[in-house]
Amino acid sequence: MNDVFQALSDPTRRQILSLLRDGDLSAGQICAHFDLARSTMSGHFRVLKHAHLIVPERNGTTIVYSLNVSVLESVVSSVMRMLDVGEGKPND
Amino acid sequence: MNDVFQALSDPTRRQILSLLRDGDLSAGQICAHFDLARSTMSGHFRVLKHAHLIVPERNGTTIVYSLNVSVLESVVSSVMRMLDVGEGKPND
DNA sequence: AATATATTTCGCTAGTTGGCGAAATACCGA
DNA sequence: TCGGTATTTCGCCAACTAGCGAAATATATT
Repeated sequence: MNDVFQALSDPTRRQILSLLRDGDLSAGQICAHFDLARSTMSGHFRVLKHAHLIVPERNGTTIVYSLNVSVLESVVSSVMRMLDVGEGKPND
Repeated sequence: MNDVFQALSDPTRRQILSLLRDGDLSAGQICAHFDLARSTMSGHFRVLKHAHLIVPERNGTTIVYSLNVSVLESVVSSVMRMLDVGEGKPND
């Protein structure tokens, strides 16, 4: 859960997740949305993968990333637990 | 919103928010829950205040912190927007 | 095997962060 | 005004982070 919040603390990474919300994208397609070096973007992918927020899948020479919805759901639970009483799921 | 996610990225700060969920506490009372120097804790308070996640109020010589629920609610909205479709409020 | 394309890994640098103790500030009571 | 308690601010340091370009890796095509 700590790695997840850490991953969410960077605006570029949050924007990557927002892009992925509308459908899977290859690394290159994601890079096209940002004015950053590919190596820099790859670093962001690494952080997001480590937090299990995105999942890679090879498709020939390209790697397609997809959003892992369940981890984001647990973020919502976690913040809701700071707010009021939880809404069921026993995590964090 | 960026400062908010940044503030949430540290486990000590998230724990402070959780403590405050059960009621307001003075800076000293919060410090008592952690094995960190007061100056270090004060730094965490500063980050949380800057993100408007906590609100200070002087009470004589002590400062009582309370949780700002609305900011946490907007975090939930923000993450939900990455997940599915939003649930109304137009923020982020 | 050689080339081309997509992506990641490898130093490197500049800036940020979290930790500390010591000093400064703010308020109260004698 | 002096002392005491609560909290913050001020250097300082070690560790981490985001950025880059160049080199390495992986896969497909010819």
